[in-house]
Amino acid sequence: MGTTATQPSLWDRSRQAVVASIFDTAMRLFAEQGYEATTIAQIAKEAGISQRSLFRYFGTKEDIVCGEQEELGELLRATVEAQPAAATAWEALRAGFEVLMEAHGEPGKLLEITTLIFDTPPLRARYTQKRLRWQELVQPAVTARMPAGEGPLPQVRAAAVTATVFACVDAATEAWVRSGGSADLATLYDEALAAVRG
Amino acid sequence: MGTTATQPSLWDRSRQAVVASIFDTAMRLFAEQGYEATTIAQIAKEAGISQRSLFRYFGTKEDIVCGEQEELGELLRATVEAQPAAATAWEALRAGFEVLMEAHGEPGKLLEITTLIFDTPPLRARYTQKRLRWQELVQPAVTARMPAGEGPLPQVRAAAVTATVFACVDAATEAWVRSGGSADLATLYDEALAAVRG
DNA sequence: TGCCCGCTTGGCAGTGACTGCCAAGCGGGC
DNA sequence: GCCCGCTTGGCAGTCACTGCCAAGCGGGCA
Repeated sequence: MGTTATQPSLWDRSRQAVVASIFDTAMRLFAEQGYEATTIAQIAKEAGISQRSLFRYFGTKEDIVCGEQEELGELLRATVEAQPAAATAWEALRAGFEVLMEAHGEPGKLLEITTLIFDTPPLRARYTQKRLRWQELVQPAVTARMPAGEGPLPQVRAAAVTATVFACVDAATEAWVRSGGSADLATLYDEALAAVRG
Repeated sequence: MGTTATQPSLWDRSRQAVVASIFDTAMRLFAEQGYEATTIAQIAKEAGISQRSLFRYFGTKEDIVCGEQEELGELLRATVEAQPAAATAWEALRAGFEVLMEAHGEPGKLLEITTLIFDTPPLRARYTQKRLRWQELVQPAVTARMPAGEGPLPQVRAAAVTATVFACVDAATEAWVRSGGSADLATLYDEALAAVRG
């Protein structure tokens, strides 16, 4: 639970193996038949596990795809808060996203997941919902970096800046997915933010 | 279907009456017991209609709350496109939202709906999903108002501007809801956008 | 007036995601 | 070899949602 990286116990690793096995099976089936057409029963059977246990690893069908966002949120928060005090809110958030982009394993797999999410409305809705959680997580750090406001408005200002950065990340990610992964995400993000703040 | 306002036929109005009756029943029950604890069966029974018919009026439980967004999207698109050519993308979008704010009936009812949406994660996810549809609708009009770009990037720039405006509307709306409706939405929006573009 | 046609409605049975409950297995400590 | 805790699997149930079909209702037309 804490920030200290408790090294993975044997138990953790076997759990991770099961999770990975379910995930791979599911992604294969999603690619073959589409997300909606694939049932939990089928994933469970092909992964050699009971339906009941599958739900113990992934609370929902959507979480099989969007699940790892949970941990990443904590990494984002920590990174943003660790930025030097001189950094503006914009710079701190950008640094956070740079770390996130490097935190993913193979970029190929990330592209596959992201494409699936952006092409499947319910998945995208879930994804957005989780990103909203991220916004709440970084909000304090962003508020602390805002120029001191006058009224009860600094809250709104901080929320607006945070939401804008996420919106630009979203726009950049969408363009990245539509380019089939050939474009550079960081460049797209900078372009997006420039269009907004220019 | 067209833009011409075909005046409501008798049939339309009886349909509207049923819709309103279901909606009112549902909102009352949601307020009394919460959204998740209220079942479709209960809403149908109290509204004096069969479950099957309820689903013919509202495709999903979420749409009972988020349903009217569908038509409003068209209004938004038309308004943005109708802005003078000299208006910037920012101004055109702002004008669109001003019209939307006036399009709602009683502000009290709007506050009730919006509060429910913002307090209920699945509803907010659905709401965001529909707003994404709005973004797609206005995208062409926004692209047309962007300063001519160099590469394949004007798409990203337009998407970023659009997404940012929606993000600011969201931040403003959230603050408005949290204030219990006492704050002024337009003022909050201007404050939010100023924080971003300042 | 009586019939017919189209549309709306309601019931029914089914699917698919998800949950609670309980019994069986399995591993490690003693 | 035994016991204890945790994980697993199966079962039955709930809830949102869908397709199908049969019944009702209203309006047009002879």
